[in-house]
Amino acid sequence: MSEIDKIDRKILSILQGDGRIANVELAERIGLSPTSVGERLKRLQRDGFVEGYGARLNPHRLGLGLLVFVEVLLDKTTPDVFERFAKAVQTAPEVLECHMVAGGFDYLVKARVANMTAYRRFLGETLLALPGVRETRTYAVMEEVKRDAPLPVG
Amino acid sequence: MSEIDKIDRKILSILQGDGRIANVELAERIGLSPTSVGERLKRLQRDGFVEGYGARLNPHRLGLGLLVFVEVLLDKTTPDVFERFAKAVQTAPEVLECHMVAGGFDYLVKARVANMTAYRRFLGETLLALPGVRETRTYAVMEEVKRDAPLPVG
DNA sequence: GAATTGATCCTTATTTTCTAAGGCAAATCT
DNA sequence: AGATTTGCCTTAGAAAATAAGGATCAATTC
Repeated sequence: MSEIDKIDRKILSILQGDGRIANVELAERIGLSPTSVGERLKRLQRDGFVEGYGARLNPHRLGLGLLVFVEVLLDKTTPDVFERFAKAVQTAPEVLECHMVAGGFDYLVKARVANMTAYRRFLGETLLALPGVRETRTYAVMEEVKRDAPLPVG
Repeated sequence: MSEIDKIDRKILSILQGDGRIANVELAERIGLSPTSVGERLKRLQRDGFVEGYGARLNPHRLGLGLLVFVEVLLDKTTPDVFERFAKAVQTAPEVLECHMVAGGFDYLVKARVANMTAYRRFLGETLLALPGVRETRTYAVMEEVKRDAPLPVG
């Protein structure tokens, strides 16, 4: 059900870099017929290797010039703080990622906003407004050295 | 040259969620002819709003079960430490993101590896092997609460 | 005020691509 | 050994992308 050979990996690798490549061209690059490659791709999607496709947008071009990471510590007094926090994070459009981590704090939040003013508002009205948030530490990104690199599949 | 109206935003929003949608269907959803939408999209690409397209792969399905964030502090004794670190990070396939931040440390690294064993190797052979790395703090992700949310364009 | 320019959208026709059907051969299972 | 499955192929019909040409409207120019 979920064997994955070298050809599959090559398909995934190419598709990760160019999700809109024509199946015909993909097949040429792989060295198989378009039908075969199409069947493989269908299987890779069915088996959950490919979750979808998306356009890569330029955040700066869209007025989202500030990237921040926020470490969040919660009050672990009530049992449902974690659930409530997780739920609230889902609905906040500024939050691109949120992970529960093991270590010195509880959650690491990655968010994009227009500027510092917008971040202040987000911090005050969204993050700190949540019940159970005890402490936050903000790290503003000065330079994006490596951004959204492809997964190492090949 | 770079005005962006409501229709453009809708195009970007849909395309961010489904990068492989047929232009015909996209046009239907927008309420314009396929040609018009195609022209708009071409412009959005030319003006740098769309940087490309990519398949979204499932990291766990590909054997990359462990997500880690690493805070890195550098020795700021020699002037080229930053450049060398930045360069080395580019070539490491495990590193998905790397940002220079303002605050308690210098770089925040996001990496994906198979498991803790693989992480130990990565830490020792890649990160700590770099000259100028004074200290690292590792945070292993226990739960991915929100993963790669779309940018808020609409 | 009239004409021109430019932007946005449309329809149509051609080319390209996708998809489904059917068949062949090698590997695997009974 | 025979049957089944798997992976690949070719081919043909359906669907989509692309390019050309033209209409409309707003803003600008003369």
